[in-house]
Amino acid sequence: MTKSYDHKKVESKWQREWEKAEIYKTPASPEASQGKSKCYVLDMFPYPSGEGLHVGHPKGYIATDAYSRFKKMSGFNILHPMGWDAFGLPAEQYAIKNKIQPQKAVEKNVARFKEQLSLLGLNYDWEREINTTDTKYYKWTQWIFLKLLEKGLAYESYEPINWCPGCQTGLSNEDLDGNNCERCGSLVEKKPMRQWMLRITDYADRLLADLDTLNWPESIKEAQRNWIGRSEGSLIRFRIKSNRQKEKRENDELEVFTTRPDTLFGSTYCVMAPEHKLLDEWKDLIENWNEVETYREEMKKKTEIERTAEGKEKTGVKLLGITAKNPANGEELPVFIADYVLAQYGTGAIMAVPAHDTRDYAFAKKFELPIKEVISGGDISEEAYTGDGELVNSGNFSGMPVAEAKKAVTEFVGGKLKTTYKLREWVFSRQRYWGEPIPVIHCERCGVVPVPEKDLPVKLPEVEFYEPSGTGESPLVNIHDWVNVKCPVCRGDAKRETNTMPQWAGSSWYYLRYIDPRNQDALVSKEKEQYWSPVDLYVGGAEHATRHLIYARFWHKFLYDIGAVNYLEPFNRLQNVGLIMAEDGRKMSKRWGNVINPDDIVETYGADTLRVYEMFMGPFDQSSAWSTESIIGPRRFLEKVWKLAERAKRKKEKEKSTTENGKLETLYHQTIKRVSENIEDFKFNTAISGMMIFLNELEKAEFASKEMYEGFLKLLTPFAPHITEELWHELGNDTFIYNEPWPAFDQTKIISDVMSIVVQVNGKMRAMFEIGRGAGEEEVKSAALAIPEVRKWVGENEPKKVIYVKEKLVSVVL
RNA sequence: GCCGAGGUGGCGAAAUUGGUAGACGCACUAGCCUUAGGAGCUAGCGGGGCAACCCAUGGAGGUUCAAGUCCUCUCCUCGGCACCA
Repeated sequence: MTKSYDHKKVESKWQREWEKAEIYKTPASPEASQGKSKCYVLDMFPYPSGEGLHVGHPKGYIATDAYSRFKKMSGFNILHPMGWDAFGLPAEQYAIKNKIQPQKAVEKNVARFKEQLSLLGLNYDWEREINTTDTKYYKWTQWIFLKLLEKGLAYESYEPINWCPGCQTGLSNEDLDGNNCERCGSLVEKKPMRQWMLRITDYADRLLADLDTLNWPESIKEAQRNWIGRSEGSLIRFRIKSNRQKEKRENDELEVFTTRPDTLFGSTYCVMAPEHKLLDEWKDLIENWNEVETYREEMKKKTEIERTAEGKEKTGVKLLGITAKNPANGEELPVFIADYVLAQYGTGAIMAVPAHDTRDYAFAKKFELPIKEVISGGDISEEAYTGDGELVNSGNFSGMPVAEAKKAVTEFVGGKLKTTYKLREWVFSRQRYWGEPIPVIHCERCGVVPVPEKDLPVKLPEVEFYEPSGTGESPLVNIHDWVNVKCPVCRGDAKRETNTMPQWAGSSWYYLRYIDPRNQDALVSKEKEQYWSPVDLYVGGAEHATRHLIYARFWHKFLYDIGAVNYLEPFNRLQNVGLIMAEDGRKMSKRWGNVINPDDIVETYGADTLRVYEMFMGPFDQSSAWSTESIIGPRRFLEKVWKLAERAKRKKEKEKSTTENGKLETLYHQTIKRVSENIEDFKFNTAISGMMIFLNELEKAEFASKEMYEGFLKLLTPFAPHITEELWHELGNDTFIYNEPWPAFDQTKIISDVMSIVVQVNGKMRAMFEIGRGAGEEEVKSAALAIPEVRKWVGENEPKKVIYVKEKLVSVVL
């Protein structure tokens, strides 16, 4: 083998061979699994954009490829599929811009993506490819919706929702970035309109609690906890007293939510959100109704952003003519409306405790309301004290610690303990063309009628114009022969629902479809689900923390509840992939002209080099900047691998018996251990550096046992499958290296027979020496003290103390 | 404001979890080789110092024979949530 490393030849050759031999085919069914354990490795499937891949995209795919190759060789049955998340606005906008049908655009982009991915030699089983826009796929997305509807978890609502004027559609809370549309950046408006909603909040407690069972990055779990926003508090009722109509309105009450019932004695006023429903009922009781109305109108006009900016000067209006009676001490408190209280959270009303809440404090200062200390420990003349302490000025409760008082005070006033969440219901309809039709029919007589299961899928009609209607309705309203149907119940005239599902629908269950991709009789067959579920390893971007990853968990739990799946959580382990930035440190984007195309890198350096480089760049979950300059390192590494194959082939026998050989063998076994553990832990950068160290030693050693070299090729093959396959065959093997067992390390050989002992004098490293492994403590200590370097520091003095750390170090204290 | 992840050479980063700080790689310097460029090979490469040595993991203290790692305080960067009672 005198030829030099020609990556193009090697890579295209083996990609052809692998395809021919179908080595990446998933074992067909559980019966074929031969009792082996399974490992389901999943990438977050991409949205096939028109721009193609840049070098950042494949990073996660390379990692799952390497990981699944490692698991396969370690004896697992692997499921490692790929597909396309192709519904949604970007595809639609691309289609509008390029004047082609969305379905055509998707086909074209998918073909391009696949072509680019295939250059990398990934071990996907393409027979299981799925596409969310495929009618055979979205039939089941619609089926899940019908189940949600059946169980009362999908419902119509007319509440004001977030409307993006740019995208011309309603959005869910999760689709917002602050008060802007996450996609286009437009400031969203509140718009009352008919919407389909999903009751995700019914699952809030389970979504929160089960996070603890997951092997996910702490940051993602924490982001979900924040998003769900659980807080425990109490509901407390304040009796309303009015100057007018005393007799008639005795039962008026204001219920507030508070997490600090212990501070009830310090409440000096109450505040209601301007949108609070009771206000209209109290119209007759409120003496300054005009003023109140004016304030409410003003608030309606303001955007969310203006209203919720923190640190904003507090505004509000006192309701004249009514008071609220503090149930703890009978004090009559003024009631305000103010926009710092949010209608959607809690009960939309609060008891204000200015002494112990910073917002109430600011409001009380401005409106010159009394500030009454009821928790000791702060200085309320300066600022609100929100910390822990003991109750004061609280009747019989004075002296009680805060934690205990929460429950006691609540009970005392007949309140209820209550848990609230920040999570809001999922706004599930979009007024756009390119999404799954919501499978519902509106009948004048029967109301909302679900499309019968047997009529699924409700196919998206082909249309000429799919631009948004501009009226807030989906463009589908104009497709009369699609919209007008007979009611499945009464056979009368009826209309189809024209809203479509959000982009997130298809991706909320796709991991199940890969298990049983062509099943037309069920979402997924029981036995297959039993074998392959749940996903063992899921890899993707952290940007999905509070969108896709919450929705998918919600749907999965629902599917569990209706008996469709066997596991409580869909993704056992999650790994975040860190972004690859451009060389200029910005995000890679056409806009900045800093995009690196993987095709070019593969052409110049080869797929294996690209793969090794991306895994070597740094910690996997960390973002780092691309550097074409640095890619030469991995390329040199592979060339060295290539070069040394020749030697391994030539020298069939071990040139034996030197201690050098023993050292190399020790390193070899250490390397197997290290690489195996590092791949399992997703520490690919150190796995590769470990292989580089071994290769450097192998080169220096001037001999190489074929066995050791072949073992090394196996360690490398998850990262560089083409070159290792070539060399594996070059050495006379005729199997695929992918089907070979992963090398095992020998624990006894990991430990070399000499120990390297470090000697410290007064905490500073002064010398190092080697001594046989058998040496005992005293032997090592005296050997250490005999070293001239050490004696120089110790001198004539008798050491105060000599510490021996087994097999590691001697520390001499003077 | 609350929560989370971080801060180590010119650069990307390692550090067996308290035990040689900077492995591995890039860049750089010198030499060899080459008609030359490139590639390759050899050596060097945190700072100071001729050297012996000294200093150095954002900063300040502390615990310890020994601290990048543990504790207290503090500064900065990135990410999530945020008038959520």
